[in-house]
Amino acid sequence: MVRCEMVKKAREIRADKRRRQVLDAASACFREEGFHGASMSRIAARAEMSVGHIYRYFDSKETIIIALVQRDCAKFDRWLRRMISSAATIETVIANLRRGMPWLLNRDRAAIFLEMHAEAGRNSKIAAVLTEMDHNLRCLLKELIGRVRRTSQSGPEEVTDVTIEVVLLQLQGVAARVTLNPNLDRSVFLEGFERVALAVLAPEASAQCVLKEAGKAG
Amino acid sequence: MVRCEMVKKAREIRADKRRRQVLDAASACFREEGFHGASMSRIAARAEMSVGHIYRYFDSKETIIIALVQRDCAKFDRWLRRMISSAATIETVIANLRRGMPWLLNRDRAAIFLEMHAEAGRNSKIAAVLTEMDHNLRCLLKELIGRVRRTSQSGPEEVTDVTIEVVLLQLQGVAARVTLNPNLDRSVFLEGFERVALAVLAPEASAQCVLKEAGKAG
DNA sequence: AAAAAGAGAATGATCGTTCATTCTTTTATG
DNA sequence: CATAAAAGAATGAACGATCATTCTCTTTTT
Repeated sequence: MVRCEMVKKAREIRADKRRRQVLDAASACFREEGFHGASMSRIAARAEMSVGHIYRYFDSKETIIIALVQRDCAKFDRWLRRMISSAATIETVIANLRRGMPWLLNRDRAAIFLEMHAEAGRNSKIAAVLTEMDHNLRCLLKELIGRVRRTSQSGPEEVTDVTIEVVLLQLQGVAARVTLNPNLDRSVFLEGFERVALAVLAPEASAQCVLKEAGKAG
Repeated sequence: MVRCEMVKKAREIRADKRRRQVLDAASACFREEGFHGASMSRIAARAEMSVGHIYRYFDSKETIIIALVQRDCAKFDRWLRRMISSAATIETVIANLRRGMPWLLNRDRAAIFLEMHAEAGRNSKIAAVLTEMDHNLRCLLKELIGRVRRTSQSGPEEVTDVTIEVVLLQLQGVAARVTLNPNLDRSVFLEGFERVALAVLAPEASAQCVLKEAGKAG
């Protein structure tokens, strides 16, 4: 029966919508109260469905947390890809960074990021999800830095672990910094990032830049 | 009465010891289960005292958390002071960093650090403690960077917010990186730190360094 | 004997999860 | 096309466990 298939599909769509509803509500609750502080009943209330019904879509609270971590990781992955996918020159990377900065500096994002990583320290399933994302990030960055260096004929061909680690430290430190210093001017972060990007992507230009700054006051 | 005074003092010492007992136990529990995951009964068991007795020394669970955050902040402050207090040259700073790195890379430390910052996003009292520490850190770093730059006659006199923010991003990113990538070689972190320290403390030397690396492969 | 230290059961709230039940939609049958 | 039966969606009360906190009681010290 054709009709049967259509109904099945419609059901799946609705189920997906329901799942998303739960995840959105959970995300808001977790942001306000943390993974363990938030309760299923409050999540249910926010998702506008009954407690028991959530268990049709998720086996447990932990399953919700993991699904949410995966979704957020995917978002971060997409963000980084947008930042670098079509970038071949340093200027493009910095311009992209300028546009993408608000998302990275978002306080809610930072809060859940910290929660995720804190939980990863004690839940190996969550750690596994994050570790996989970390691997993807490293690959993406390696590819980008190599590409930009090649096209701009600047810096060594081989991108070392140290270089990538420095960039990642910078990216992931943001969450803690934003939480600690929420009223710090965004342009400070942006300039810091530009400086690091320059140092990594175009060592010569960066060298001249710091030298100039040094000469200015020394 | 002289005796009375002595007894009073002895009592205080014992009370302090008790308090420390609770904090140590709480620290271990929080590390394993998070602030909200850990229970008073398990903390009490670990501290080897009854649940009710803990409430003689702390008003509530939140008070314990705050005291612990303060203690950890003080530890971090001492660590940074040890790193930089007597350092006047770049070489000393890097040597200190090499010695101090294991403490910074400690997984348990990183886990509680993340927990603290995640909690700060929803508990303003904890946020206040961390913000104060942040301010101290910034002052310390500003003083250090200025001092080293002066003695080595390298880099601009004025230490900008951007420079400090870059260093702090690096320092605080470590917690997330260690959690995500626990089996990464420590030397990678150390080298990354050295690179950033060089770039911040001795722009000229750093510039030559990157240029050399660039020349090697380009 | 007075005071402080310590223990642990009691309290009421809340937790994650399950369960019996009721609506609502789909399918099969006349 | 209408309607009975089956399936799916949704509810919220009930469960046992555990939570942070308090209270009463005993032991130890002064």
